[in-house]
Amino acid sequence: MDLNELNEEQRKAVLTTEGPILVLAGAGSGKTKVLTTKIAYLIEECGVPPYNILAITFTNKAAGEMKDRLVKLVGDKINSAQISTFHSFGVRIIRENAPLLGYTNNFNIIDSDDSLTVVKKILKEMNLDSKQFNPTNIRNKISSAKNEMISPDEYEKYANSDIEEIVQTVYKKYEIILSKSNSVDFDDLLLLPIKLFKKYPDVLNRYQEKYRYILIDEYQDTNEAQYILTKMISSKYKNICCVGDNDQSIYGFRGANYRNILNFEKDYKNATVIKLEQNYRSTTNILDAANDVISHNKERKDKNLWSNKGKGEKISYYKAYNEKDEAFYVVRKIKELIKNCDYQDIAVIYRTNAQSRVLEEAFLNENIPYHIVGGTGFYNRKEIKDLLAYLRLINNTQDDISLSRVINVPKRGIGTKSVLNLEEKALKEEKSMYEVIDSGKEMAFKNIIEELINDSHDMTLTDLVDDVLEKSGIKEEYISEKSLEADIRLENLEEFKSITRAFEDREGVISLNDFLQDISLVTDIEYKYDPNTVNLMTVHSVKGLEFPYVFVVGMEDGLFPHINSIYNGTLSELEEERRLCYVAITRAKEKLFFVNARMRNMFGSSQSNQESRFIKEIREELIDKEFKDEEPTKKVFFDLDERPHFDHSDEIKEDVEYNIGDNVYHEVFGTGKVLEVGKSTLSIAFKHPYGIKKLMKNHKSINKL
DNA sequence: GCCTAAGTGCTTTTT
DNA sequence: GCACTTAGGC
Repeated sequence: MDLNELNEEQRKAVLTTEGPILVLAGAGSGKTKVLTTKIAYLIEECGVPPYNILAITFTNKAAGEMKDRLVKLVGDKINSAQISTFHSFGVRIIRENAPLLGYTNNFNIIDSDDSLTVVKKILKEMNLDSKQFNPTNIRNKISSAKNEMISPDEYEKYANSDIEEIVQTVYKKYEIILSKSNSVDFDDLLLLPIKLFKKYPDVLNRYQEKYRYILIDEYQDTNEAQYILTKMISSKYKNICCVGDNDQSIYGFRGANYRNILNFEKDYKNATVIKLEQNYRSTTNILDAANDVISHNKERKDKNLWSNKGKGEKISYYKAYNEKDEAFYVVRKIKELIKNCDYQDIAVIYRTNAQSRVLEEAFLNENIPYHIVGGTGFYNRKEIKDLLAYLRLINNTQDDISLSRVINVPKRGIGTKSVLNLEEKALKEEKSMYEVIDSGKEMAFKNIIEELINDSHDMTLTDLVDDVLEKSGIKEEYISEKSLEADIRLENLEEFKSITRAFEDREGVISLNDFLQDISLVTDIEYKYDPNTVNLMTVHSVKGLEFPYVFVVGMEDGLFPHINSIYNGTLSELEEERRLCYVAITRAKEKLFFVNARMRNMFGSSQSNQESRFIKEIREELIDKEFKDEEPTKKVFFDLDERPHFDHSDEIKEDVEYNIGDNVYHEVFGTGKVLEVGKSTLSIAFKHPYGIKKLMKNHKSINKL
């Protein structure tokens, strides 16, 4: 194996195969390369069987990429190694030991939305006003408790206020509802394996023997449960390699504890610590800016990240008039950049998902192909969640949560009262809601499910989806609605079948159970976009990625850093925002753009923000201001707001009449349907990306079909 | 039980 | 500016 491409420290990290090792890897220092090379080295040079390797990444995407790279290095045998997220790994362990944990194999995994539904339901039962007791807040508290491995009973010790006592009660009920439904939530995926290992040392021993070599990526983002789980499995052979960067810890809000990385040497005796400080990604101007910002954090280990890529260009900084101007600045710059690069070389990143909308509109109107990474997408749509609930119920009739969701979808005259009755009956008889159905309209529903269960035994997954859509009446409901909204829903359901089909092509015959458990951990589908698109995403989603050109928009106090971290936050929250900024800056290889707006529409009203304090933390000579400091007068501002930023006079088609329902074709974004006709805009629904997009009317790139 | 209209409160970030 | 909740009429 050729290790000559690695620098001395990287090589040391690869060659140190035995014992605990911590790799402190600064941004862009080649940690992914180290991890993949190390795994390949273990297999090829040390003769470690792939099934003895456990590699944990932070996202499914990162796991996929690591596998792809390793297939190229060592071939298909890598498939017997366990390379996945903590959560997928947890699913695997639970599946292999479900009965020991009191679950059947077809347990259901509920997402955070479903958790919230359960919490809301409990609050309602307890006659508590959801305004006074915020359900999201309570769910988060339960989640944190679980992540810190505090059981409902133990929670009593922590319950000092009225609200916390309520949280405890809700937590108790929540756990009962879940286990009764044979369901687990995301937190359980980590908790249950720990419980299992504590209770059954022989089972733990089996996994310790199996996973003799453990590698954890993004160690700074592990929470208490992940930390314990790692420690348990590695405690026998102690061949554990953790890679991370405490300056890039950005999931504190989710219980991540970056001290795990700082305490590594205490936790693992005789640990080898390796620092990767050479950055191979960015120019020094970009790196200096990143260092300037992060050096303002008090709670950190100092490190010296350097690069030999030369100074490069300064950071461009544009202060826009408002958020539209901000978006059009980005568009303008992209049009210049694109003369010498591809769209995929460019990323636009922001603090909150809500900021993507204005950018989307600008991109659509200016024909810039884009792709929004992450965010709420396909699986969050009502029609998809309904379909999934049907499939879950077919797979596991104990699933009260799914049953409650779809027993009246489409409308069957089963209202909240009837559902409540079912719940009470089920509780009294200690059965599932499904089991206690024995008459009335509910029985008709049960018969449909019975039929579907029967069908499911000798049907492919894709055919079963069709079957569900038919027999449930969902399909008919949407067809008869004849609205464009319903058409989009139907198309999305069709799209779902292409997912199941792809699944079947890849995995062969697959059980409903396998499919559901796999899909629960996927947050969004990989659409087959033209790969040559600009990437739009949050700072959280961009972690681990790099682009030659990076725009960071919304660089304003109150947005980035986020308002909550400034006012009701603690120092540590502001420091996390700063780390976020550090992550954002260090994504750029060649050129970085900061953009912000003097005025911004938030919640419908205009608001003016100060420039982000993070910009002020960067020495001036690194920044190139592309604006004049003085405030524009109100009059100028108003005109600018209305002013078209690009001259489209040669692109406007005369005399084209658009009507609602027209099919249209857009040169860059494909086919869509007109939903709404405004004075100067059309609302068009595109299949990809699903949903409604506003475009300029009579635009050259829109063609009636 | 269902539908509509008006009202409200909200947004951080995600496996 | 939107998504979700609630009240009131059918």
